[in-house]
Amino acid sequence: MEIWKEFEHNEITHSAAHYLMTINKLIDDLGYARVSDVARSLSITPGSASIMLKSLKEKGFLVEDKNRFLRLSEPGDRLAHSIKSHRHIMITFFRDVLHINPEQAEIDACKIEHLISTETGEHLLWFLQFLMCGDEHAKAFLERYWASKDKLCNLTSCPVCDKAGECLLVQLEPHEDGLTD
Amino acid sequence: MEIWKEFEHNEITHSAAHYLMTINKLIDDLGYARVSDVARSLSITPGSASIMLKSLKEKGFLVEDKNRFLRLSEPGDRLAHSIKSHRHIMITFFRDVLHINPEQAEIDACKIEHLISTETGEHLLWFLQFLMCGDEHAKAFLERYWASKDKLCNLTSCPVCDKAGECLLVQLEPHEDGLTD
DNA sequence: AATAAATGTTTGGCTACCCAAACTTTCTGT
DNA sequence: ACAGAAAGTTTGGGTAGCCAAACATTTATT
Repeated sequence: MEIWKEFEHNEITHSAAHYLMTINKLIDDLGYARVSDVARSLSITPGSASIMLKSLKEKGFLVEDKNRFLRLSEPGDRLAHSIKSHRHIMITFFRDVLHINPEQAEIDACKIEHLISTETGEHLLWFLQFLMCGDEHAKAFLERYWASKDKLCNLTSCPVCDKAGECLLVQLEPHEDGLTD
Repeated sequence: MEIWKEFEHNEITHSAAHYLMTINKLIDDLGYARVSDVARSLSITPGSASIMLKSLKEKGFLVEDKNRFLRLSEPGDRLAHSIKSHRHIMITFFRDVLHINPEQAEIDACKIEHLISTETGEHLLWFLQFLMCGDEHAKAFLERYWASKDKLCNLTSCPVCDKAGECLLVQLEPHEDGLTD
């Protein structure tokens, strides 16, 4: 399978992920979650919710008791938790490290939270932990990065090789005196 | 509009983005791009390609000459270039900074390349530029990060507050002695 | 020029997800 | 108990994108 077709092959769709997360949120906030509560919370019609929730039940992500109260199954809860974690990690990185405006950070994180792999989520978490847990080198790096950010944002030539003109992206290729790992 | 519904509201869909990028690639490689070339290159049927390419023409992202050769319009090319840039930035960050395995880095980058905002793409580029352009603090930070990564990966308690047990994610909340920006 | 091959388009069917509206079931208050 | 409200489901329609297969057109070969 070509890489670009992997886009359709995820553990769960964006929409379904939000159904699951909403059920947990409703149980936290209201104490229960029924079809109509989920529909209201997501601003979709009860008809759409009914169909999607039926399919999520059939897939084993949630269960319904005799009184039509919904709750997540163990796999459903694991999935919802994983996606919430990814969102939290992405928002933190975008907002607190990159200094992207918080609204945009939330939007971008929400779009990709269900798409990034467990591996990428974990590595990002470790990276953030190191960045934010008081290590002197991390502190110094971040301070210097933020301080030089405004200058960097206006760069039209590479700060290392000083070549101008071309797309700034070429600067991501390793330089002789840069870090190549 | 709630944030979660923004997922559907992008400049271009994942599929359409790859049609555009494929046309540029074909013109580079073959010198031209026709409907069937695009279909072959993307491993989809000519029928599907015909329909999608018609809609991309109608949207003004590409043009077709009298001999049915396709090329991107200015807006189409701008979009394709932006998405390729995002992919390049994400792959570089995932692979060369986070040390995610290259295949997974490519898959994840491909899934999100068309979803991240211009703002997020730019900030990530600046971050990478600072990380990779030879600054001493960046070098020291990366070396120390990579060196401590194995230890960090196995953490079950926070290296700052030393609290164990809970989800590691809580460690992303700012600590008293950590960096809070 | 005539046939064969390559190319392009249309049609009907599928999945996913949404809406509106009709319909059914269950709960609630008098 | 029974009417009305609330909750849940079904049906028909729409978008996006894929496939298979039939059909139409264009290009190439003899």
